[in-house]
Amino acid sequence: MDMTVKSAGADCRAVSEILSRIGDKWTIQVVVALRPGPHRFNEIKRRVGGISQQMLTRTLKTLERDGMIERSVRHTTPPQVAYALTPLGHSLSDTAKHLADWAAAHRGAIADNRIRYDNRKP
Amino acid sequence: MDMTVKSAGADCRAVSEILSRIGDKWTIQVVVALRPGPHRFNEIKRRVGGISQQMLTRTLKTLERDGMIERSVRHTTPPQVAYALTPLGHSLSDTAKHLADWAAAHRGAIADNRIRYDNRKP
DNA sequence: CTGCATCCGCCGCGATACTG
DNA sequence: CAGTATCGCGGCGGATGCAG
Repeated sequence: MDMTVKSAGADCRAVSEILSRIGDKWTIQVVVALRPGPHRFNEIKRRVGGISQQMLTRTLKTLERDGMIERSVRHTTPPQVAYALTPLGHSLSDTAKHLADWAAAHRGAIADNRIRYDNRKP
Repeated sequence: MDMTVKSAGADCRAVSEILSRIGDKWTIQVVVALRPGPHRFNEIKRRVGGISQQMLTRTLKTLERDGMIERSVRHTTPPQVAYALTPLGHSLSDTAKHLADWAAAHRGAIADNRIRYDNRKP
């Protein structure tokens, strides 16, 4: 089927809606970090380099709210909290994988284009 | 091959790098708007609802710099400028299509999760 | 260890007015 | 019609301190 015209508007809105959710600085990185399996708070913090505690807390909470990850608490002292991807979260990480593959494949070309453009218009 | 562990870090960086480029408010919407074929400035502005001239100008310029779109000028009065996706731009729009499909497929589930979460923690 | 509250700088984005 | 220049705001995200 040809989606080039008819659904362009709908696609447009859907993509922009999703990008506004997952397009922030950390969401995708946290999801990717959780792909191998469940992790605890500071493990995630280590796997995702450069994120602050607060941003990790916010990101995890938003992901939990959207049903992307599941939070499980062990009431020990000190308490242990583990986070795991839900099926929905895994499907997102698969989609992210497509993005990653595209990025890896074309990153070099983009960099080259940029250099040529800047050299042409100084 | 199994990418779940080994390339998690590399994927992470690649995705975040790309998201910082295309994850803004308008880039993807402009690319999607150009899928059917070349369009002129104000045509794009109409197809992408709610974008200001300045943001459209900026977005187009960045996309051109990255080699995603091509700008062709007809020196008439008034001048006519058309924008078209390059092969690289089309490949991006295909990737965006995956995102759009994922969004359409799971948007309802996410909305439901969110409502349930908010009802549990008032 | 895990998580929340507060303060604050930066910049993405919109509105507006002005050129060719 | 197709841009450019300037201003201002809102919110993301970083640093720090406090709590359970």
